[in-house]
Amino acid sequence: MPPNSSVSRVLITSALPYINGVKHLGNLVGSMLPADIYARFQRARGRETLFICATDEHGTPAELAALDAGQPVDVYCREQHEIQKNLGAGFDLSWDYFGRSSSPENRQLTQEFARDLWRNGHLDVRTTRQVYSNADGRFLPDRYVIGTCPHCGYDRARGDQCENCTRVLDPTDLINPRSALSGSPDIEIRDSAHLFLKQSAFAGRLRTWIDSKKDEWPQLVTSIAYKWLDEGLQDRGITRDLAWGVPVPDDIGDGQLKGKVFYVWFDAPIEYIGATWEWANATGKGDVWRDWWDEDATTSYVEFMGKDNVPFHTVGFPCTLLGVNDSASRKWKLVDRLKGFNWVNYYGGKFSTSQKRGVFMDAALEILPADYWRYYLMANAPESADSNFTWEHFAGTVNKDLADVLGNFVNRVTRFCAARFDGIVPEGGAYGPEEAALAAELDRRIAAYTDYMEAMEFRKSTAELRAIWVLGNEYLTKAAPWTAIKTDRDRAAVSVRMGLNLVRLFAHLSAPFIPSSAKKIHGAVMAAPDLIPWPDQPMAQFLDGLTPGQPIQPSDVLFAKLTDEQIAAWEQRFGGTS
RNA sequence: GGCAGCGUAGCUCAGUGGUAGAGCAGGGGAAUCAUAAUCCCUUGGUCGGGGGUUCAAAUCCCUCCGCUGCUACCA
Repeated sequence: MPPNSSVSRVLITSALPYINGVKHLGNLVGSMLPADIYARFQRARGRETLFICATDEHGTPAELAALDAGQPVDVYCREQHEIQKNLGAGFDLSWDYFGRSSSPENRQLTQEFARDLWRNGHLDVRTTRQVYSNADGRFLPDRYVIGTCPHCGYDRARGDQCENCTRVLDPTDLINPRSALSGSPDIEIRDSAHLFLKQSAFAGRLRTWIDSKKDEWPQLVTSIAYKWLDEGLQDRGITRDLAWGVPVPDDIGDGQLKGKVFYVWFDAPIEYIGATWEWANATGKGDVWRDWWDEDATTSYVEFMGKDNVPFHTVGFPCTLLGVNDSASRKWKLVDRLKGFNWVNYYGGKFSTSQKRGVFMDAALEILPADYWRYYLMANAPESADSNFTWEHFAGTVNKDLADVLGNFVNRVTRFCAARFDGIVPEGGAYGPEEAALAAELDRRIAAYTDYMEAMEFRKSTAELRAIWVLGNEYLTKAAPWTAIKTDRDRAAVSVRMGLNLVRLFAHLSAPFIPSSAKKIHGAVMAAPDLIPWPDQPMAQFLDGLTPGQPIQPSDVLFAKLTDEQIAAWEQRFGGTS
């Protein structure tokens, strides 16, 4: 459902990529990339848009990765943040701000939110039993304890679940338990006090809220949210025994929480707000950033994420905000529209960092420009089910859609114009019935395309976009200016002029998906504006946009075709086997 | 074990009660402006199996099978 007409601003957040290393294509397509495409679309439509992302930097894996790298954790995170920021830029992700969950802004907000929750009676202190490893000198999350599964005998079962028989476990169930870090069996159970968010008390309010969204959100999202509600919301620990994180303030919990930090899933979503504040501080916006998060503002707030993140965004974070809002003078906005994605698999299996299996953002950019990936990934986005990456499928899509249908269209029109009309937009003749029919068909298709984009249906959007490109080839084949020019120069001039206007149109319509190529395409017929707007006038008018007599700059090949040799080499390099 | 999603043409996927669809791949034709690129026509399916409801089922109900994920301290 599109935002209603009273909505003037769009706030977009992408799930925060975890700090621990370069992200793979599945991470990209599940959150950051669709968020970018939607942000570009909304900007092109003229809506005031704020697109926020950040690195999620706290938690056990960050500490362990830093340990592994032999770096202090803050130094490690600073370096990894820069790496991810640069890769985002390489993929043309148009963040208004790319923040850090370890920022001072987020620390302050997280502590304030916790104080409000404490004051409003939504937190309490409970003693839990945690595994402590003497050899590692730290508490271990359940899954960092390994041992023999009491059910199936698998000797490397994790403390939360046995990967072999899939049974849910408790670390104390394991036979011969040991630390997954050091392998040491010198572990013990210690009591540890932690803050709990009393989520159970929010079940009714959450269900009412989800009910109000269920017709609008993807079924993937609501079914996950309902599952949590139906099973009964449990109170959730929001602190951890770690060194790296937002410290629990002394005035919460009567001093029982000294030295503890907030759980990463408590502070990470707050960083959506924190990064907005970082953005304001970095760009001299003052306090206006707070308006973006007002509950009653005419702002549409849209979140993008992979399905693993859905419970935290439909239950955890909303609980935090509802609980804070109980005493807030300005109430915080909950998400209006939530787009969740499934996984992308690599030749039927998972992407794996440790096994160097699959394609990661840095390697992807080494071998091809961002637009190749952006288009392919969104055209095959895992919207209704997990999708599967293969090099053959990737190359087939790029070669057919981008090179043959779009790239070749731009090339054939501009080169014919250069060869037969001296590289200037031809004068003479007038649009007739064929051109009117084309404009009418384009009006229909662009309306459908626009609706799909508003609805964040990305596969359908790219299919419609492709169908629009095909209309260009159909028209040109029917009009056949290479034949007409032998007998009727004006008729040829009309169809070439139309072809060039179509080139400009395709740049406008393609820009959210392939921004860099769209600029090139636009530049072939007319200098491109910084922000290429979404066409909102009737096509009969838009397709008269180029001035006869103006020069064009025929493009070079826009999309090089991928060869069998390249595909074979990439399969070998990235471990792709069927 | 429980829960969720998925199962439709060779491949990737639309389609949620009313004559089974698209793109790619395959086959035939047209055209020669273009990256041998395009355009037109076309061959492919008892919609995972079985049972039921209905005038009518890919669609609703029951059951079974298969794949994937989640199962609250990984994020």
